[in-house]
Amino acid sequence: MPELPEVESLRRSLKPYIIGKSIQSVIVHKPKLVSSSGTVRQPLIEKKEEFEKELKGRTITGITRIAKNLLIHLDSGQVLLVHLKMTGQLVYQEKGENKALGGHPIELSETKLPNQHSHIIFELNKGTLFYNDIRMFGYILLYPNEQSLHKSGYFDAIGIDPLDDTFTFEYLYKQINTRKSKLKSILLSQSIVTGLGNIYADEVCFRAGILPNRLASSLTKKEIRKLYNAIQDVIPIAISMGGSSVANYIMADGSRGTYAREHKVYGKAGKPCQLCGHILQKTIVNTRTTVFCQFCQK
DNA sequence: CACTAAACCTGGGAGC
DNA sequence: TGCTCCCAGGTTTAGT
Repeated sequence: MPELPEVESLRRSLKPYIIGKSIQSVIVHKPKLVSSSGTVRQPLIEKKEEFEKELKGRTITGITRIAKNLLIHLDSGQVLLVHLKMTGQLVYQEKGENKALGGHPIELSETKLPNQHSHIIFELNKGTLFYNDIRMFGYILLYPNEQSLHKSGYFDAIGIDPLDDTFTFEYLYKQINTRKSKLKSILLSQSIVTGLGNIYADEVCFRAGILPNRLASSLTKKEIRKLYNAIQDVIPIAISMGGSSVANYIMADGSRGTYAREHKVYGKAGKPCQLCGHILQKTIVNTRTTVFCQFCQK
């Protein structure tokens, strides 16, 4: 689910709640979410019991982000790698609190944590951190140290983060200019630009005035410049608004981001374009639903 | 190498 | 009310 602005907003919102806290105990209800399921991912801790035991007594010293992954650093040097995939949530709650998860009008009894989707629970010296995940695509992997994480190959195919200084126009120009796949494919590919997903790929294309299904190599330098500027504009603004809460995404305190109200095309097929009034079109690019304005985007 | 489809899962909404 | 079908913010893997 969450893209760069959502993961970054979650990171920032978690920070004051969990840094400096010690982990009293960990309960893993779904062992699958902390174990290996692929060839690239090779968490060093496979068993649920080991995962729980290894974390007990550790203190959380920091939380960082690489692409759409969160890294929770521990005083032992160990690193927890969290990927939320489509529906993962990290929510902090203190005793007596009652989070309105996702802001949906749901029964009071259902807002209590843990709920049936709280698959991993970290009991801290003050408060509790819940990992909730409806679809269970996400995971939390424990590595003995940062070096082993980077050596594992997990981040080998990772591109440049839009927030990084090294994300320059020249970089984007070269990446797009030399490829012949569709523009949206390139924006979605984490090995080129990290952090964009289906929402922001469409939003960025609209703001740049470029059709998402254009062949990348057909873009002019001027168009790539527009695209670069759109990425540089949209991402920080989305973060400042806490990201886009479309369905399940919430921050550490259970609150929703408000950037969805700024969306120009995502989720708006069939509605009039805010710029020209023509009806926004829907198509499939890269197996993903894609919304665009056939008049404002060339 | 480039692209597509399927797979991992559950749940909400639309339509009948 | 209930059933079926479609769709969903991500990413990997298998197949063409």
